[in-house]
Amino acid sequence: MTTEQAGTESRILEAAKVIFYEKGMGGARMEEIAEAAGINKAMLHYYFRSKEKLFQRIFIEAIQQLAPQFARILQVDEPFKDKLTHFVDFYVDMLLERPYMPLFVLSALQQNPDAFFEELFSHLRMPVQASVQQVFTQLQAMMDLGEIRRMDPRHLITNLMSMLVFPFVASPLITKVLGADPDTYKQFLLERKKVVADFMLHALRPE
Amino acid sequence: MTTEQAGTESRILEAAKVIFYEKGMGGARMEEIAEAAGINKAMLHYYFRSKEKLFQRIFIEAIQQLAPQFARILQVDEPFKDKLTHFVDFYVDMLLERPYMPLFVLSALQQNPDAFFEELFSHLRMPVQASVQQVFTQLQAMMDLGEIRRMDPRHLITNLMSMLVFPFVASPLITKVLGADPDTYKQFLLERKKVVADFMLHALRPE
DNA sequence: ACTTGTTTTAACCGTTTGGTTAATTCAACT
DNA sequence: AGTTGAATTAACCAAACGGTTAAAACAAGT
Repeated sequence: MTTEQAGTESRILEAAKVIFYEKGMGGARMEEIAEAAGINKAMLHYYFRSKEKLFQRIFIEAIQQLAPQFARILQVDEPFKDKLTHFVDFYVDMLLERPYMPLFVLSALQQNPDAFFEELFSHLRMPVQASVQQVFTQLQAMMDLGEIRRMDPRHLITNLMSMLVFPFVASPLITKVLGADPDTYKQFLLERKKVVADFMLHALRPE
Repeated sequence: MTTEQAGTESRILEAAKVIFYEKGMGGARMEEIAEAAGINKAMLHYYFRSKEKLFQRIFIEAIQQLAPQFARILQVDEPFKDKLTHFVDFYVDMLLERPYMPLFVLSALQQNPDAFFEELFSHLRMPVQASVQQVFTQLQAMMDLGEIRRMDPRHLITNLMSMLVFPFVASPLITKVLGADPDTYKQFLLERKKVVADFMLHALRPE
């Protein structure tokens, strides 16, 4: 029933992802995306009605992958140290495969009017907030048991996510400041698995 | 010799800053900037020849203010704890006055071709790299003395800067995840002065 | 062979964009 | 009053933009 060789739609999505990640909603040009996908500009509007629709599609996919899936790792019954290590490993690996995603999402969130995103967020705000609350509760429990030092769980998670995500968001800057080449910097990012886990554990060990 | 009431040039710069910060180079429109500055669109090209020139001007100013001025704080001869506290206080206060600057700079860095920025960076790359090296040396010295735990200084500084800057870069996201309103979030950011300093000190205390 | 519904193309359209031009206003000096 | 050089405006321009249209190509069923 379809001509559609090698998945025109998915080729469009791949091309759009690359260009939107690189230039954002404002900087991306529809014709550029079409060309990168090896098709006509009109085809874009045939598959996705407008630039905004196409952008939304890319954005939703991105934010769903970035939303930390605490849930999975939390379920496993293991010591805090192991949970932390597993989460850090998992998250750094995921970011290494999608290094441009965080900055893309954060830029989009700031550049677009609220109303636009309120709807998109409804898909995952509740689950995310719920799973964050779950993490908070678990952390409180461990503080009560004296396993980790007492501190505001919001700041604890913020510290963790900052140290994990920021080096990806700021990679061009940090690369230049450190005078590193791309390979060295990738190595640096890999090292952060161990570094961040250790740093957290040291910061949280009871006094 | 001039008509120029109340500094047309500076009014343009103010307007351009607001709009570029909000929408980036791609999303900003020259007429929008002109209107925000209360002038004609042609005036923009009279004062700054092109959109790119205007953008560069804003960008340079931003990156110069963001480049952490370790130098000043390092000179003072005081214990590590105090140096850290002073730097964190200083940097958070500065970011609170310019909350949109970091994301603006990081987006610009990724969206623009390298050649464009190589030139801009030449103004401050050397001093920044030098002052970072100075920090590394000081940190090494303190590790040798056993004042702080031994770890890669690059990761140490990355952790510090991540925890400081990321909550500003990700403010729309974190605000939503925490279910906070803008005022609550500003309070949260203020709290980070103490939180980040404490967190660093705990993470770095010798075993 | 004919119909039907989907996929693809080329050409086109109205609007917006960054940028220019030529003429005007203005302030200061002579 | 006239000159000069900078500040300002309105009108304009070509290019780029997102999006549309009408017609063609294609695949599948009958």
